[in-house]
Amino acid sequence: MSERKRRVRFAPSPTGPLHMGGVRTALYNYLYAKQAGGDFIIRIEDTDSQRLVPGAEQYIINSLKWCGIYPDEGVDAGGAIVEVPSARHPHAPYRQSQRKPIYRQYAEQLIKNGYAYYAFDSGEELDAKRKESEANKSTFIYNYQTRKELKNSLTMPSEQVQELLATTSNWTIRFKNPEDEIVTMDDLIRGHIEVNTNTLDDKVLWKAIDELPTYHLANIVDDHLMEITEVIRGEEWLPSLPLHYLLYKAFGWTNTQPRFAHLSLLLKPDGKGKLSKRDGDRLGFPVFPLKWVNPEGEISRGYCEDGYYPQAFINMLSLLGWNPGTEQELFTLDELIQAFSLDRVIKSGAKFNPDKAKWFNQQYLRQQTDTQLAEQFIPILQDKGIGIVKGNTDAQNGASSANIYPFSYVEALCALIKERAHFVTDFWEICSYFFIAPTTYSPVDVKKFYNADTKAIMEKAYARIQTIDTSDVHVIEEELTGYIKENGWKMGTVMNTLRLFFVGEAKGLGIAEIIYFIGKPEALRRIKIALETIPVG
RNA sequence: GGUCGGUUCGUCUAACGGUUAGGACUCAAGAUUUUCAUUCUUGCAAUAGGGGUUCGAUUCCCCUACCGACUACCA
Repeated sequence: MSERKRRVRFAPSPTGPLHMGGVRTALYNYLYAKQAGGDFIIRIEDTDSQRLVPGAEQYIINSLKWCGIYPDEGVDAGGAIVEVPSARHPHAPYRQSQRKPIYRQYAEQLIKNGYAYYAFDSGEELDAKRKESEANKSTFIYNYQTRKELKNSLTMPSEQVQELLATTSNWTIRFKNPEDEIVTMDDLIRGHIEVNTNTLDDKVLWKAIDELPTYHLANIVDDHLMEITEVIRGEEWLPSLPLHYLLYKAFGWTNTQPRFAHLSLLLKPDGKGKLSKRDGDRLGFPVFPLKWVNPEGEISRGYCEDGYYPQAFINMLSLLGWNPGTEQELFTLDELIQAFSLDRVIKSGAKFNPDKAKWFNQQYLRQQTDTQLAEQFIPILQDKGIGIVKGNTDAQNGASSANIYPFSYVEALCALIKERAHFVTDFWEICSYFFIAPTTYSPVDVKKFYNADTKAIMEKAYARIQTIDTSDVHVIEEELTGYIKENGWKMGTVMNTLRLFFVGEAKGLGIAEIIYFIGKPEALRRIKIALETIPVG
């Protein structure tokens, strides 16, 4: 069976947006499949009709697409779950709610062979049992001991069972757990695990409430039918692994049973417990790949909208619980496919670090070309009312009263500012003064740099700048520093006063660069306005 | 409570049973700089505790502590 083609699946439940932990699970599955030349399958586990959230299924597919994770099977070219079998998608439908007859048939097979039974206990009755046990400081387990005293097809006459099945709908199918057996399991990440069946519940396989299978039944049947070779899923499934082993055995599928790998959880950055949407809201970072608006209209931010590159997001996620064994930290998707190994997946939970996520994005931002950055920046500029014209006309000295700039101006600017940003969404904050003049001046910096002395210097500088050739940054640089030195002024004071005039505060790029970009007329205009409006303290 | 899993710098992590326990993020200091940022250099900082096994345990075993998951007709 080791000769079988590797087939793994990502099987989300459409009960809400895909969490970044879910993206990591999908990613590891994808990397594993692609490295082995196998298939990565999407299956929608929507057997909980009560918790189904409209739009969640499409959101999950869109999120994976944004991450660059494309399934081989289960989703068609248009990004929809496949419902009708075809050569490429032989196991359709890939939505469990549409596979109900299949599960029903297998559930009945289990009953026929004595591995499952009908149970008629109501939820209230079972709750009462659990409360009672709790009061006695013991745990109620629906198993070989207690099922003798409960209402089910093992304890009731078969005529009564048939009658109840025919006349009521309030029945479930439960797995009949064996008595006092040791289930020995092997996990690809955690190694050997043993559990005694006496600690296990007779889990419900078929629900009365919506007449659908539970996860356990549907999952095992589908993994078998879809010829899944490895199940890579979250740690929350580890406690049900014995049941799943027992189910494979009951069906007689142990020779093709998939191997299991249980991934640790993603933990919140501070404190304890698993990462939740609340942590993101509280600490100011997204937990979802894309923006999500829930049915109540509540909006959750996404990595995409926050300005993350999908490659950076994926790269960051890949290293949260896995490492290549080398000191390499930056990986393309293809490199991850090459390097990935289940052997090097970490057993313990990983606390998410938002700072490191930003760092990853910064690394990817620096890899972008100036042209790419300009293209990414332009929508933001347009949003701010800045017009962009394609082409290279009059690239420098481009500030115009109409607020229209050539593409080459933005491109050249990106080259200068990209070292200062983690996100393209930071750009406007960093360089808005290249497009619009300051309207206010930082009081702190005014106090620090603007007085009668510097006012006099600025008036002289105004005249001098008029004479400088501003078509070359180096010329501006030399002229300016030379002028300051020959007058015996302090470099920092003069430069920062100019910066205050040009930017509105004492920060920003080099003065020569600012003058070069905004152009001589605009530079002079800003000096003049500042001299006229800032009161001398 | 029970079952299962986990535990190396603040965080992510590396280390055939033999290393001054390494790297990255964060933070701090210094250098560079006309400011800010960048860059460079340096620094701070860890094997949960206790028993074994061994010439020698971060590494193997046991116990304790702590953390987490599960304990639904949810996945």
